Amino acid sequence: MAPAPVDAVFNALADPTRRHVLQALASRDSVTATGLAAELPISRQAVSKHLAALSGADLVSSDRVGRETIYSLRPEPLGDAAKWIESVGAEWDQRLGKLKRSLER
Amino acid sequence: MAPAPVDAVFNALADPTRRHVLQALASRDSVTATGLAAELPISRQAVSKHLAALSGADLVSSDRVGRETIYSLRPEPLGDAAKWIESVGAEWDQRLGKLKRSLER
DNA sequence: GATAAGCGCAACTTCACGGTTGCGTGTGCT
DNA sequence: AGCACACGCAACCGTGAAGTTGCGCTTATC
Repeated sequence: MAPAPVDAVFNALADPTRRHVLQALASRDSVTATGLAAELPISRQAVSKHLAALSGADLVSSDRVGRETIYSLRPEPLGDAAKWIESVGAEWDQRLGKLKRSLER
Repeated sequence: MAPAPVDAVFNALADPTRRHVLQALASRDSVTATGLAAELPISRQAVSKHLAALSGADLVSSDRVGRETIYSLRPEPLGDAAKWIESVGAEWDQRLGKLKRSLER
């Protein structure tokens, strides 16, 4: 499997429903499409698509058990996204530091 | 101005071009629409729209100086996004810890 | 074996988004 | 005054994403 490009991760995080799914998954450790659809205002198919998107970003792993498919969280790619954000902030802070130092002189 | 809902931030981060703009901005401290358009394969108007989106997420601040508009980075909302990500990871780790402890017993 | 649950696939609709083009306006330079 | 630059606004287009519905398959339950 491709190493979950940061692009797919941010794309997955862009959708409110998908974020909701991730939060649910963080506190529930496993979930099914129909289970989620029950607590969401959308159809099972829609949920399924979202789960597919999350799976594409490697944020979720699917496991078929009998007639149901169990999804569970896979938090590692979140680290990549966080790292990207941090890198932008870090570079900015560094530049800020330089400016400050030059002003103090 | 509304306190930059996390939704707008993630939405802004979802676009590769917008991420590029943010990175450029992190290392350059100010930029104009036409300036950016020169180094991107898209028109000035497109860049302008992206900057508007970033501005809507409170990720950049615009300042009109003479006949040009200067945009600069505003990293604070990035913190909110990072915090969201971290919260999901944290809850997950906590649950993992519980599971581990119960297994050790 | 029949029925129901849970899922995947595919077609279709809708709509927001990224992009372009054209035009008008303010600002600066000569 | 005249020209060129940088911008904003608005209209328009094409595509992809989110959602629905319908159908068929497998897996359980009775």
